Amino acid sequence: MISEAYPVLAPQRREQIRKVVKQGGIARVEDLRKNLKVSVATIRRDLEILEEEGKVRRVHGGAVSMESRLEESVFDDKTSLASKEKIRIAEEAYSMIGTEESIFLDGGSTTLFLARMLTGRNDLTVVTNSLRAASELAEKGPRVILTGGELRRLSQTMVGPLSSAVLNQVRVDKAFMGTMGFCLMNGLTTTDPNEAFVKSLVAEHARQVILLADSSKAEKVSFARFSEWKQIDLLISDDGLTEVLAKSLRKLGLVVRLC
Amino acid sequence: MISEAYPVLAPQRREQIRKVVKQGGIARVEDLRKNLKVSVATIRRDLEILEEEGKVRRVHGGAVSMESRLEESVFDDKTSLASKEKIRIAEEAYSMIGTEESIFLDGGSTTLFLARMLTGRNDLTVVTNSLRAASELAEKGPRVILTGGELRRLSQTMVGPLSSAVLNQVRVDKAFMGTMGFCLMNGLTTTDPNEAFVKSLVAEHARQVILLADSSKAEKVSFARFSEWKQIDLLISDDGLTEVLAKSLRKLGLVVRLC
DNA sequence: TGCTTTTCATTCAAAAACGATCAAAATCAA
DNA sequence: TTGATTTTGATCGTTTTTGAATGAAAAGCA
Repeated sequence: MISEAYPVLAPQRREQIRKVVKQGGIARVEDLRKNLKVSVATIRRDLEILEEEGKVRRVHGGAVSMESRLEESVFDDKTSLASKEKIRIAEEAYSMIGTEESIFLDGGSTTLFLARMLTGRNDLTVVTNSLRAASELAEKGPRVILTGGELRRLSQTMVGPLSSAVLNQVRVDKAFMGTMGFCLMNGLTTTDPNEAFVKSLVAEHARQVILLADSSKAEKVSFARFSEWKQIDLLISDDGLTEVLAKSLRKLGLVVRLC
Repeated sequence: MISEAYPVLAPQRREQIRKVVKQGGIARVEDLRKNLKVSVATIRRDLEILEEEGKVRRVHGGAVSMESRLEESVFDDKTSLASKEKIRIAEEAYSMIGTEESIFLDGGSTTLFLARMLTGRNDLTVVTNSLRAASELAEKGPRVILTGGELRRLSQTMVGPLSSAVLNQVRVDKAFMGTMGFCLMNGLTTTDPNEAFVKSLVAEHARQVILLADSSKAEKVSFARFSEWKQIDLLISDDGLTEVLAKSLRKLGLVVRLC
């Protein structure tokens, strides 16, 4: 083995520094010095270079990362409340995807988990209006087609009339949709009308529409309605969903899967 | 091992060096000397040759592989190589943006720096086909409109015919374009035809087309041509650009700014 | 506010790495 | 074999990188 304390090449070291800073969002000069076993002067010089390259911004005592942290906000989601259910729902959804299919991925955290599971599949074509889903698949995985449109910051999705231009030109086998709320009376609703517009359009261009919604969304009604129940073919939810509601939905012709 | 007694032929040795560098992404001259049992002078000469062949890039103390994993290294090299010039160019470009303007941001590292500078501007509308530029502006900043289209992983941009759907519905005041290469004879060229398609379309939908290209791009010719000089209104480059070329471009009617 | 501690930028000298050059060694062609 | 050509290793002056030292600036604290 050559694992002895090897001197490290400067570019290599700077790459390490960059990663450490990006990881924690911030890093102290003193900590970097200890980890990399070089003098503070060298660390400072490296940070100076990394700052010129736009990768970090120096602050008194260390440096903060300037690199986009979209991916990490995903990690934040992972620790959120209903994440276990969401992951199970995403796994169930994944099992329904056949080979060489084209699918649509909606915005929302559940579909984001699904997106992450697709990184190994390069037989698929994924259409999405979610910037986060696209980022998950940015490195490798399926063919990715983005809908385009105006960026809605709150959900990190592309919405509005402009999105229809691309959507009108594609058809997908399965559309995996999220929702802010669903109930028997009012159907599916979300907060933003522009977002609803896209969802509604997607439902029209999919052979099969699959709703991914954990039970916390049940009986919730939001502002903009984007779909009636008859447009939905399948609902995947968790066993927190009441039997009454599940039975009613099945009566409407839906397939309901609880996991 | 028996190989140590045998002197190794030079091309064979260089192939070994290439592999070692590729393997670790980076290698030190001293390590290579020990492993191959030749003098540092020889290693240096070999690295020089490998650099000319484009296989490695030399750095103080060793060399880094240029043929390593697709995405990351390519983009990192791009962002670090001539970053000072690129930041200056981006700053110059920023100074040209008026209030409440709509602009297009192309893919590429220089425009990425420009995107970063726009995070404080919420009076603007930014149209872009670059996923990275959009990510920079994902949290706050201007109104962002993404073109949509198929994701090209190497450049992290949305390209191809689908992009035209959105682009045809918008007009921008200024389009900030990057390029892989530019020269007097062949105009502006880039590697991917689908990417060229988008660039070309953008140029048609902009009141003013501004090319951001550091001097390392000069006299380079890539595969797919996307624009002739008469479509470009302004070139922002660095003072590495030869006076001869600048003069010739000015004769063509371009405004050339070197910084 | 004034004082202490930490962090920073600058300077300097030592060490490492570099490029250029040249002579020795190896290879090749006859 | 001999002579020409290429490759290699050693040397030397130059450049780059590094770590330590110093005073200035910033942050913490009473």
